[in-house]
Amino acid sequence: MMPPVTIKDVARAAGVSPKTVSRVMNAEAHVRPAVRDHVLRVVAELGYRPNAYARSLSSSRSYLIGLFFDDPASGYAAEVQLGAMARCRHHGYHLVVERIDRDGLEPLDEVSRTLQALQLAGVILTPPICDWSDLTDLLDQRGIPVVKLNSSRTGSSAAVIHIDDYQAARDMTDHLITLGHRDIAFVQGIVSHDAAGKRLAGFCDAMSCAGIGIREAWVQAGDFSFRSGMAAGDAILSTNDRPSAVFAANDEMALGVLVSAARRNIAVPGALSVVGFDDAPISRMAWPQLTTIRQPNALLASVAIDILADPLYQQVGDRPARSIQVPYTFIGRSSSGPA
Amino acid sequence: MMPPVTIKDVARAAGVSPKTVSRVMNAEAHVRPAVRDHVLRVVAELGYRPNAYARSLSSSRSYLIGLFFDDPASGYAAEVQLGAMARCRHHGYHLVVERIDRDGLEPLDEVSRTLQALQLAGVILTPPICDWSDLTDLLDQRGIPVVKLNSSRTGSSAAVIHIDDYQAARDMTDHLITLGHRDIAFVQGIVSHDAAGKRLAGFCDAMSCAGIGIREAWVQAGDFSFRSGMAAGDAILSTNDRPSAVFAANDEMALGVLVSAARRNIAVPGALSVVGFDDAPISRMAWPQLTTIRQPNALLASVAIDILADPLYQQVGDRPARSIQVPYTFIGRSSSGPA
DNA sequence: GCCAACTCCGACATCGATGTCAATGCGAAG
DNA sequence: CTTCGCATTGACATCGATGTCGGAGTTGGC
Repeated sequence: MMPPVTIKDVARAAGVSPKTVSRVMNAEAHVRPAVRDHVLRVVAELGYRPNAYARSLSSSRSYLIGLFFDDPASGYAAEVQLGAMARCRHHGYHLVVERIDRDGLEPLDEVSRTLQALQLAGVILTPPICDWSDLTDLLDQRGIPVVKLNSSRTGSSAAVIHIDDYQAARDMTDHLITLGHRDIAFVQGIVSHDAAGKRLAGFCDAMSCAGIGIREAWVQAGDFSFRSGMAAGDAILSTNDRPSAVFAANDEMALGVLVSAARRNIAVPGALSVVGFDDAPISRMAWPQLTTIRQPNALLASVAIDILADPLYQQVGDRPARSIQVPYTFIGRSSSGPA
Repeated sequence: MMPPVTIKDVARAAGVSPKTVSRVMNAEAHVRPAVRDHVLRVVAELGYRPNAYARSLSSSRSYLIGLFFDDPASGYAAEVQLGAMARCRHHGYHLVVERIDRDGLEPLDEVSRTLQALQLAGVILTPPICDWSDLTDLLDQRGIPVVKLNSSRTGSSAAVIHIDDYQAARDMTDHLITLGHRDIAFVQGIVSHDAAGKRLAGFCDAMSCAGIGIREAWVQAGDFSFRSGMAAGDAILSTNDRPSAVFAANDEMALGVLVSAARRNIAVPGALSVVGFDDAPISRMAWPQLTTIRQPNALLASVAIDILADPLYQQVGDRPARSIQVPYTFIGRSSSGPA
């Protein structure tokens, strides 16, 4: 229970002024290398770490980055968190996780209060709330740097980081077509999500490019949840006139289709190929394991942190509306096979 | 981009001193009801929210609670987070999530720095790191209130919140026995975890109480991961002389067993019953859905927050070594059936 | 040899709240 | 009517850092 080491302690021990220690800690120019090294040595010796509150108070910067979710229970959220945390540590930031329940009681007020209390250095928005304009407007108005993940809609001054959902969906569809499938069903995500729309478009275009028609009954609505995937599977697989492959817009729904097939004793991939999207952890816990598209969520998140932690980016007005695309990977596993 | 409302603004607008506003905000005694009401009205009008940094700096209290994980990617972590966040909001706290990688580079140093920088009001520890004594010692030494989830090992001054893992495992085993199973295998978790040990003990005792012997080859090691569950399943199910039921110490491993069975075309629950523990989201995404024990993780977490946010609990030395048990629920689904 | 410009460093004010303590006012007790 | 005690309030210092600014020492160009 020793009292924490303050900047004064370091200054005294090093024989310099607190301000100089501050300069060293912030890697400012105009400090002689000899002094810098000496101070750094003392800092290490004493295990000094600047108090984030004092720092924030005086500099009106913040060392906290907000990670806002709608549904923190998905595997997606966990991946994003992991990537963000690792990178935060690297930059000396910390992650504050908040759930934004759009249907809750005055969610914007809650956000507003959080912002005022914490003065976050930046905020990472994940789907679906990254496309909620009331929220992004609020953030903009407060001048808080924002990075949106998995959405390519720029709109506000936020940066966006995403994969090429359209092309990835085309690749996946082509994979099925190459395997000989022509009767392919698609389970949509929430189409108002930017990524979901692109995945659907990719599927449609791949089909038309191959000269294959799309049966309307085989394009089922879904909301990215397991349940909706199962419902879609039930709708698609209930008649004898069924497709030979199903492409679900994410892995959880693909799992739902898998279960729906299992109930009907439809062998996968023998009688039906099922593919997903995301490479969520559960895609490997299914039987058979899912063919899917690996979306490097942790990477997306760490890039987001890099952007937010960049002092240049924190300057008001000075925010180029960046749009960053990171590569995806096709992961072939055993849930897809020849038609 | 308006400048934030400060306590001075409120004071000026209400015609009182900042200190009085502070008193109102902190619900201190000795403020006339009329003044209190008036100030509160002004606060609401201006949408004032005290700056957490300034508050923390001057009071050397903190409005941040740390949530420390080893593996934030599990469904378990997500549930805990959700419960903790909801309750934090209620108390006006915020959650800082940190990953503690025990095998990383100087993890304790990292924690140390975080503590010094953020002066957390309290920390929630989840398995497995809640049983890492180097970490709890560090926290103790710093005088930071700690609550451990899902561990009943008190040891330090931390409070512990958990379900009765032992009894729950007995219940589950009895469920299988009642169904007529006598050849029951068990897949262990990491036995050094408190809960894992209790679950094993519960299984063993239920078996002996029923007068059933335990075959050593049918008690397989595992580490709570899907892979280890699959490996255990392979070991247990590879011969013809196999059990009629498998009880895995968590749902992920149960899923592994399920996949192992599916590969061998062993029908579940027809030829083999498989049960899990935790009621993780994935337990419903399997086919068949898992019979399991519901562990109310979100509830555990919110109780933890209640404890940490309690001003009384934050006083040094004044920490009764509380141990709180919350109820669990047996969830019968379709993965278990008569022998 | 002089002045400008620049480097390096510290004194001091400041961020927005709370802790301390003293001043005020009021009612009750003597 | 005085006095004591308590409820109520505000002035001021303080938390631990950084922003501002100015001073001392160095360099360099003419």
